[in-house]
Amino acid sequence: MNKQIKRINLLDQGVHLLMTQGYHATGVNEIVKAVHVPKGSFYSYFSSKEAFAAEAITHYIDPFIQLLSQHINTPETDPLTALKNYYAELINEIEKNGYQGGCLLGNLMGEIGDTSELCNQSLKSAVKRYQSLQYKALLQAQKEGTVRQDKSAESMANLLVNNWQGALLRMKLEQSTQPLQECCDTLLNDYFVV
Amino acid sequence: MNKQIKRINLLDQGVHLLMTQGYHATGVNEIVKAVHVPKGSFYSYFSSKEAFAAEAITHYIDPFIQLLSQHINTPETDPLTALKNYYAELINEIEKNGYQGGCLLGNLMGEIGDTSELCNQSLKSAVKRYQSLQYKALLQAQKEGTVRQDKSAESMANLLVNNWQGALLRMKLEQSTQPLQECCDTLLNDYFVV
DNA sequence: ACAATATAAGTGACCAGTCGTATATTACAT
DNA sequence: ATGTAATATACGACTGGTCACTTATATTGT
Repeated sequence: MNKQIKRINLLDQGVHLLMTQGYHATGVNEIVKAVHVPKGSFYSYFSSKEAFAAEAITHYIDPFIQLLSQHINTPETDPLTALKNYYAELINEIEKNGYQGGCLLGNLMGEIGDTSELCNQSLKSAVKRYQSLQYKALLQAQKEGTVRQDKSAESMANLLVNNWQGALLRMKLEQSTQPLQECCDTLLNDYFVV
Repeated sequence: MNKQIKRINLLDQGVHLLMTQGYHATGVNEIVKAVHVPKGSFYSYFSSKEAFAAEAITHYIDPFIQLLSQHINTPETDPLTALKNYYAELINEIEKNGYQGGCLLGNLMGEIGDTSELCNQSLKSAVKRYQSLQYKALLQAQKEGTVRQDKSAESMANLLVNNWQGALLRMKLEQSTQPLQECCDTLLNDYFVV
C-alpha cells in the first residue's frame, strides 16, 4: 500500500530532521516537503506533531534494538564481545555520517522529555527496552564469567547507557568520536571485566 | 547601575526559561516580559537571541563552579569527600526544586550543540572548565590515596561528568533523582575507590 | 451519482529583529 | 542658577516570515 510507504518515509525523514535539528526547530512543513507529501495529508497519518514525534522515537530505536539483538544472538560471540562489537559498529557508523545529531533519544529527553507527556511515555518505553537488552547481555556475561560478578548487571547497564548518552553530547560538542571510544574502552574493556 | 542589574535579571530568568523549555521553545518576548524589560531594550543588552544564550550558558555554570570550588577548598575535607558532598548538595537542590529542567549545558548540547557556533564555543568552554575542576580534585585524591591510582584522573573525570549528564536525562524522563543517586554511588563510592 | 479521500490555500498566533518616536540626559549659554 | 539646544537612550508598535493546524474544494474510487 502506497499510504503505508509514505507513512514510513515521513517517519524516516522525520527521525533525521528531529535528530539533527531538534523538535521545536523542525517544522511539519519541512518534513512533508522532504517526502513530497502534501501538508494536509500529514494530519491523516498523524494526529499532531507531538504524536508524530512520539512515533518517530519508536521508529528510531527499533533498528538499534534489532542490531544489538543480532550481535547478542550471534552464536560464536559471547555477550560482552557482542556489546563491544555493537558499539564499535555504532561508532563506525557515526564517523561515516559525520557526527550528525547524536542520539534522538538523548536529544529529545533533554528538549521535551519533561514537557510533552506523549513523548515522555514513548521515550521511557524506548529507553527501557534498550537498557534491558543490555542488562540481559551483561547478566549472561556474568554467568559465563567474562564480566565481574560483584556489581549488579542492572547498575552496569545503567552506567553503560547513561555514560554513552553523556559521551554522545560531548561528541556533538567536540565533533569527535573520541568521547565515544573512551566510553566503551573505560567500561567494556576495563570497569566491567575482572 | 540599573542597567547592569537588568542585564543580570535577564540572564537569570533566561537561564531558567532556557533550562525548562529549551532554546527554540523560549521566545525573546517571554524573557523580557518575565523581567519587565521592553522588547527593544533586549537588543541593547545582547546582539541576538543566540548571543544571549551563549552568555546564559556561562552565567549558568559559574555558580556551579563556585560551589564545587568551595567544597574542594574546605580545608578539613579531602577532595573525594568534597566531590561527594558537592553532588549530594546538587541532588538535594534538585529534589527541592521538583526535578525541573535538568542541566542547561546538557540540554543545550543536545538541542543546539552542533548548530549554533556561538553556543558551541560557550558550551565547550563551560564543560572544559567544569570537567577540569573535577579532574584536579580526582588527581589530588589520587595523590592522597583516597582514589585508585591505576586509572587516569582524566578518564575518571570524563566518566563522572558524562555519566552525570546521562543520569540527568534519565531524571528528566522518570521525574526521580534515583538515577543521580545511583550515578554518584556507583562512581564515587565504588568504581573510583580502591 | 455518490461517498471517501487527497490536497493546497487559508487561519490566527507567534517568531526574531527593527525603527521612528518619545523621553531622558548632557552641554552650553545666558 | 536657569533656559535651551543637542544628543543619547528607552521603548513598543511594526515587519516579513513561519508556526501548527483546519477546512473548503478537487479528485478519486466504486
